[in-house]
Amino acid sequence: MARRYDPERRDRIIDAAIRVVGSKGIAGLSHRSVAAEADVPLGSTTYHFASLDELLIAALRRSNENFAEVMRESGALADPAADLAGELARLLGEYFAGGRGRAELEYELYLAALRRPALRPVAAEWTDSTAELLSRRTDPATARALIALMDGICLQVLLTGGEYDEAYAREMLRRIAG
Amino acid sequence: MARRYDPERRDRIIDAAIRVVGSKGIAGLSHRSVAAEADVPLGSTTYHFASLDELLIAALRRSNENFAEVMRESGALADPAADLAGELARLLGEYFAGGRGRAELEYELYLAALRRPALRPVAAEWTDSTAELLSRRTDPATARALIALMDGICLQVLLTGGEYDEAYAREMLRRIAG
DNA sequence: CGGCGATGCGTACACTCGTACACATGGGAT
DNA sequence: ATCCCATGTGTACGAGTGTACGCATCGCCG
Repeated sequence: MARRYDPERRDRIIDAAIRVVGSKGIAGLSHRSVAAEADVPLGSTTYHFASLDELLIAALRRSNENFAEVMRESGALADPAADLAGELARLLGEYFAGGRGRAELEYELYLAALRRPALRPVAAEWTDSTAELLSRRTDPATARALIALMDGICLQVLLTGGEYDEAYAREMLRRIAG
Repeated sequence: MARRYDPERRDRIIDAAIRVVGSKGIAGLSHRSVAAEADVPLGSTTYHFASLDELLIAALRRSNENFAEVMRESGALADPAADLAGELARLLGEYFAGGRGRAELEYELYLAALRRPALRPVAAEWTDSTAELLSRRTDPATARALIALMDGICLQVLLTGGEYDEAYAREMLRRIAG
C-alpha cells in the first residue's frame, strides 16, 4: 500500500479536514473546502476518500487518538493510591483550559455519530477503550458511568456556554466512584 | 401581529421542520425541504423565518416543551416519598421505548447548539427548567449532576447504538442522588 | 369606502456541491 | 525494457441551495 509521489498526502488531507471542521464546523466540510485547506486539487480528495463519511471516520479516529494520549500521559490514572475522581476532574479542567475550540471540535466529531451510522463503531471504540483504561481502577459499570457523567458535564458546559466547575465535577465523580 | 389568511401556517412550518429533521437530519433541512413537507410555497418559509437558525430555534423550543410535558406528567417527581433515581431511570426507559427515532431527533436539535450560538440560550433554558423541576427533590448541584448523567447515558446509547440498561441507570443515578 | 401595509406566492439568479470521467505520470513487477 | 496500474490532475455537468424581488391578495384603519 505504498504511496508514491506524496506519501503523506492522505495524512495531510485528514489534518486539513480537522482544521476545516474546527473553523467552519461539519456543515462547512466539503471536498472542495478540504482540498483548498490541504492545498491539493479537488480530484485528490475524492480519490483518497470516496465519500465524506470516510473522511469523517479518519478524522474522528485521529481526534480520539489525540485525547487517548492525553489520558495515557496522566500516570495518576494507573496509580491505585491516587484520587481517581480528583484526577479525572483535573484532566477535564486541563481539557477546557486548552481552549474551548478544541473541545468543540472533538465533540462535534464525536456527536456526529448520532446521525451517521458509519461513525458509530469509531465512537464505540473510543468509549470502550476509555472504559478499559478506567477499569484498572474500578469495576466496568462504574467506569462507564464515570465516562457518561464526564460527557454530560462537558456537554452542559459546551451547549450552554457556561464555565467548567472543577470542584463540582470532582464531587459528583466521587459519588459515582465511591 | 395577527396572521390573516392562514393563522396556523407558522406552526405548520415548525412541525414540518421537526419532521424533516427526524427523517433527514439537520443536514437535510432547507427552506425547500420544509416547504415541501409543510405543503406551502418556498417563499412562505423564507417569509416567516428569515434564516434557518430561526427555524431551528423554534423547533428546539417546541421539542423541549414536548419533553418537559412528559416529565411534568410524571407525578412521582413531586412526591417526596418516591424513589427519585428509580423514577428518572424509568422515565428514560419510557423515552427510549417510544422509538429511537424520537430520541435521536430531540438530541440532534439539542446538540446543534454546540455549533450554533443562537441555539445556546434555548438549550440553557431547557437545562435550567429541568434542574428547577428536580430541585424540588434535591439540591441544585445534585439536580444538575443528575441531568448530566442522564445526558451522558443517553448519549452512549445513541452514539454507540447500544441498548438502554435501566437497572444500571438506576444504580448510578442513586449514587448521585444519595 | 379607499388605500396602505402585512401576508402570501412564484420565479429567477448566482453559487456551491458531489460526482464522474478522461488524461498524465512514474514506480515496480515481469 | 516494457507494460500495468496505483496515484495524481483538471474540467465539466446536473442537482440543490439561499436569496432577492415583483406581483397578488386581503384585513384593517382612517
